[in-house]
Amino acid sequence: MVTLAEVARRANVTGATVSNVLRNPQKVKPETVERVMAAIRELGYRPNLTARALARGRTSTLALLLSNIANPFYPEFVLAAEREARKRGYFLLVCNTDDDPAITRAYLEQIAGSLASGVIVMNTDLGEGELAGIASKGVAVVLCMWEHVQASRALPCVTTDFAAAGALAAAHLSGLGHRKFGVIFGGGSGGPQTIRLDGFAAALAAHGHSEKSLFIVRAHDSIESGYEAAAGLLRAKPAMTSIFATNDLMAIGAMQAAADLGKRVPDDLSVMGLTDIALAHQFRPALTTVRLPTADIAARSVALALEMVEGGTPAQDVYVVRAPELVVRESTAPAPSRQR
Amino acid sequence: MVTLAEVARRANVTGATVSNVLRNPQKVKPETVERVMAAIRELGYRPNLTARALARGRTSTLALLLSNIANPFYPEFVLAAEREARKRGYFLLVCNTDDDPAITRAYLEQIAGSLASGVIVMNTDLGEGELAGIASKGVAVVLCMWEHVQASRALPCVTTDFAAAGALAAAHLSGLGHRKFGVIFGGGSGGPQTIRLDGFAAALAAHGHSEKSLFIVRAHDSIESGYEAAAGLLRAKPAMTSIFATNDLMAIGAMQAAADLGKRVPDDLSVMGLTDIALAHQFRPALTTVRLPTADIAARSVALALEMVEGGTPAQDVYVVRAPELVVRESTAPAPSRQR
DNA sequence: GTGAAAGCGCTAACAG
DNA sequence: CTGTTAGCGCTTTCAC
Repeated sequence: MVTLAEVARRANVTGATVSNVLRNPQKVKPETVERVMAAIRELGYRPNLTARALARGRTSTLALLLSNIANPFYPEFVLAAEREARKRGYFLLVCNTDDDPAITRAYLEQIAGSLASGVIVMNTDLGEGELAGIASKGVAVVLCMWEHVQASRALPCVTTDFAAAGALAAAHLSGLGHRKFGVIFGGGSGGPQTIRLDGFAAALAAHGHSEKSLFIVRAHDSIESGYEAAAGLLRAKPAMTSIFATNDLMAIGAMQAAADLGKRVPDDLSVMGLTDIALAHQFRPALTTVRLPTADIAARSVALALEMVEGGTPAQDVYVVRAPELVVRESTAPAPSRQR
Repeated sequence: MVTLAEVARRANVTGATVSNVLRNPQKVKPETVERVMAAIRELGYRPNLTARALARGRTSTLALLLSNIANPFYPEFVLAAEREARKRGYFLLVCNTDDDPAITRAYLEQIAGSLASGVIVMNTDLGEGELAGIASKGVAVVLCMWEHVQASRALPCVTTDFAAAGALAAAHLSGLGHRKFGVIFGGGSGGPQTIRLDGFAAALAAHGHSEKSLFIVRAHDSIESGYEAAAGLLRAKPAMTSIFATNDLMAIGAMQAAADLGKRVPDDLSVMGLTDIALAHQFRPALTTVRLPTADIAARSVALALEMVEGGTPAQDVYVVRAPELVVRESTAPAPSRQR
């Protein structure tokens, strides 16, 4: 391995100068810069990031804590996060917690303040208090996509307007003439997707629908769970003409349940999701959904974490990234006219 | 940040002893171990992995180079790889190369031998020669899922039997009575999926089918590309009764193309994929495919990389992980009897 | 503008 | 068994 010292020797300067050439070239005489650069090139020198990290007291990696990368939402997020990190010269450590608080803690303890100088926490069963404890050890911690905005937030949070997303779904379904709304209400670790549901329900009320037109079932974020929930819903309320799932995976499961029960989507039943993961447009019928600005949130989270790492203090507690938007595809249609 | 030295002071020993307690407790008197452990607990000491890495000349991270984590194959791989790494006390850096050799090189240069002590390379436009150059700098490089087994491999490679996978598909389709075989032949960076195709074609020949019963179109690994390829194929050869895609994503695209062209799957057309990603069973009709031992390969790759990092020399050049297996689902059926 | 020197926190011989 | 002593490769004042 070629070290700084070897480069220095070859360029007839000391390590300090080489270091300066690499970091503050303007502080070094152009001639010297040239000579050092030449030595670097000739020797094929690459700075050792570990040594640099130790000396500067700060690594060039960021950790991303998520429950399980096999959930198709995360890869989309990770892709965007990694690009932003790379653009800024940082690397991304992907940490699956499997929704296990013990794993989460282990990761946090090992990584925080030693391997990664910043951590983006996407959801977890850990309380904010515990996370704040980690943050107080000098790691930049940013919460991401948290649904439960609390009054006095200890940690900065990057998220989007989940209530507006729910409201968009409600407006669309209501506008199509639906009168009965099945809701598959999901959630994983990090808690239930309450805000999406509240936004949906509130918008429905604003459109003049009574609470009685809503039929809510609980599920968790997977196709299978959405399938079960929808099947139960459709059996219990065969007159249902629309289903809104607080998550695309569950919506896809709902479409499959409808098919298996002989209901055509969207002719007999409209189905909507929320998030707009890639699957939403890949499935047939393509899913009408509310798109969350996933990539923007990812980039913003990384950017915020890095600002904090590099000494900044977050200007706000909560960063709300761009509004969600309705994406109409094939799974929703006007409510079927009543049979007489 | 609590350091080793502080723990040492508190336990009335020197840093070396604390270090030993952490690494070779059997070399330290039980009493002292106790005392040190107590100090560690009281102080909430966590070893600084960066400092440790610098001192040992080896980090506790592994890098995984892949083209794009949004391709649904990768998250499944990453999940398994991360678990294996974590089990062994290592962390996983996920590096998207976006199929860009420049990004790949940049990652390799920055990471290899400084940030990560091992690199798993999943596919790339870089030649083995270039990778071997990196490896010679003291990083453990393992190739993973490479299809092109070369005689004199410079780097160890973990893979599976792709030819057998293709053969399994051929046997299944042939066994169902099909006589015309459309093949969507894919590939991304890392080259075309030649071996899968060869295995398929050879098995077909062995089952007595002439070369003329094969209709091959080229595509790349995505639903969209599979759709286009299948649409072209079905328009050119309307009598086609089966399609084998060398990759599940393309197979899914093929099923969608069939539907759009009014062909029922599997009644009119049987479609098969290869890999068995999660989407294969999530789609309807569920895709018949050949399952690759993805998780095993991931775990084995990580294990091999770590053995090398920890000083071992790979015993073999190529590690072939468990045989692929046929997974029959809903997208294949006996060939429709000929109309007269 | 450049060099000398003192670490960053930990590991690894080697002594004792 | 435990302590001493050098570093690992780089950054960073502070002199010159």
